[in-house]
Amino acid sequence: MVAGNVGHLRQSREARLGRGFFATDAETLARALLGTHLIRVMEDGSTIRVRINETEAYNGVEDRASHAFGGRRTARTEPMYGRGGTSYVYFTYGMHHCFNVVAGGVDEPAAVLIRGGEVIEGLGAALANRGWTREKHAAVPAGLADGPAKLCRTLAIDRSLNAIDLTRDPTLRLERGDRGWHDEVSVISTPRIGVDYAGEWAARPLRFVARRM
DNA sequence: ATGACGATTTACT
DNA sequence: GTAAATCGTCATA
Repeated sequence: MVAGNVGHLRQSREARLGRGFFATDAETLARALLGTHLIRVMEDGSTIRVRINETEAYNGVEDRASHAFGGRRTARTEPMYGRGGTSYVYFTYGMHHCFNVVAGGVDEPAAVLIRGGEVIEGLGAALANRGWTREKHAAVPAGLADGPAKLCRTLAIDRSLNAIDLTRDPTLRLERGDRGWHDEVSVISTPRIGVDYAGEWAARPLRFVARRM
């Protein structure tokens, strides 16, 4: 097989999500990210794969729950103004990190908060990141990554991974999920969690959860 | 310089 | 059900 064909095959089989996937509005991206895989490659080479099953959409300027509400542009929110596919990791409550995927294009602040997922590969490394052991927890522990901060801890995501290009970075990437997975779940939408301060926007159904049927 | 608060989690009454 | 933990960020001065 010649090199040119290898490249073509690789491209057709490429699982990693490219720029175009993220070039849309936050709500569309939030739905599209359900079932995709978030893959973390640790410094020691161990790999953890999580299937995303809960997301929230944050629109930019108009969305009162968004960090970019009113066009607020600070050192913290800067990644939201970047290209779609950029990461936005922020620190909150003095102890937790949350991971977002930036949607849309440059200077269009919008992002999707990854609120939860299921570890489907690298359970040992995932448990280690949480300080859990197989002895003290079930073999396939629920509750490992069912929350935005828990997911970050499970994948060892902190601000060193802020503002990276998720379409290129070697340590954190997104891949399309398995065909068929969507046939096994139903997606519900609810108001977003923890944004009661956001007035009219607090009630909008911008949280998406995929549950097995 | 200061104060209020948070896109959360965990433990406890 | 309620509360504590814990500190970076942002608005105000």
